[in-house]
Amino acid sequence: MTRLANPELPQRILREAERIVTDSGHETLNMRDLARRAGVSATAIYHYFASKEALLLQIKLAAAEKLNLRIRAIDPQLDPHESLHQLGVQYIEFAEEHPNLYRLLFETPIGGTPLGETDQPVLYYTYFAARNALERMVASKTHVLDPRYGAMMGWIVLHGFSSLLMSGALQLAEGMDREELKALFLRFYTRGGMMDHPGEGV
Amino acid sequence: MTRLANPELPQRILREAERIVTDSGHETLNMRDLARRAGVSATAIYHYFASKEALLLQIKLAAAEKLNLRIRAIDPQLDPHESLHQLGVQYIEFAEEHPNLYRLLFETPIGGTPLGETDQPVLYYTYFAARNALERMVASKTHVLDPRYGAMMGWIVLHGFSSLLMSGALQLAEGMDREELKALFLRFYTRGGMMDHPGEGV
DNA sequence: TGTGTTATTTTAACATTGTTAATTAAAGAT
DNA sequence: ATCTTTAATTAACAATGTTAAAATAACACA
Repeated sequence: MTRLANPELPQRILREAERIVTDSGHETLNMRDLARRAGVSATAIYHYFASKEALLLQIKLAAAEKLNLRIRAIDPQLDPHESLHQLGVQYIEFAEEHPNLYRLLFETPIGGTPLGETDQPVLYYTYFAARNALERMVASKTHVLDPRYGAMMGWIVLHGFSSLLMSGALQLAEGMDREELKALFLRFYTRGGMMDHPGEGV
Repeated sequence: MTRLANPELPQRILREAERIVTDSGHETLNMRDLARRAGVSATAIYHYFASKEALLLQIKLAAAEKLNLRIRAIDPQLDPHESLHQLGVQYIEFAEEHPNLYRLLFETPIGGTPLGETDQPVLYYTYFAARNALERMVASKTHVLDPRYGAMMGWIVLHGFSSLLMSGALQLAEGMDREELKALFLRFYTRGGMMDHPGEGV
């Protein structure tokens, strides 16, 4: 009943683990169940992954790539302002579609703070994309603030919204449905204002 | 070697549990260790708390009260704009001082989404306080947007910053130290602008 | 004061889970 | 065909949340 040496075993394990985490959250992942799904004994996993945490780190990195892919797919022809808008749309849609991956990415200490020193950039792609768009705006004189500042605030705002939306807090506080909230937020995000915009009632 | 019936046992358990969670995060809390600290056997805890999750929910509620207390302590004589500023300062300071409590509050599904239907308001105090300040501003014609909208965005921004700051992401992305980041953010927060504020370079 | 009742706490025990050790089976080289 | 290395398995351990059964303490009241 023993099985042949299988060069894609690690990939199959990783794929199944991703499915579990995506569907029901990293806290539900357990080695025995994962092993069963991969058609292998629990301890076999340790031949390819040092620990459960190491496995989760891989999933985290893959999740980051998944988000980055969406952001990279934004039409580079778009003018910077529109790029920024799309960035927000894609970011939020990712969080909405994969809340469990999003939580793993930005709301768990897995893999360090928030990733080992080795591979920081994957997690900051959104930030760098925003910064790039803002730099283009500065170049064309349609923006005058430090792009690093703007990009940081953009990310803060996107993350804050995604995180609170997922937690259900915003719905409960406002009694609005998800789509209303999203529309409201996106208006705020693209316009970059929280309080002092006289004459633009909502 | 048995001990006397102790009417404050549940409080002592809760207090110790709070200490553990505050110091090292909810994921490190375990019943046997907690019991040892409370000077009692592990199963005794179940006489007062239905489960570990129920215990964590209590801690979550207490943490919410702790944050709310800070916000309630803001001088009510302050003009609304200054109130809003103080709100931000207090919120962020709470998150900085008690990152583990903050995570428990807003980044875990413990106790529902994010709390059982019974006791929502405790978690939204910040939101309501912001809304109140904005309502006062509307009344005095210094603000024209829907206060619900502004309050929501204010909370989003505060949470986004707190959460990313705690995760270390902002430092890594910007290479700034914590205090610089805080100052930068607070300027953004009080002014309510992300991108389009010509003439206010940073 | 003694005794039955209830509330509190303890000790045993179980199931689940991450992980290590020891062992077996398979693949590949010579 | 045998030796070596790689891959996988079974057994087992330790930690943890929790339940069940037993013991003990507090208390009411005859």
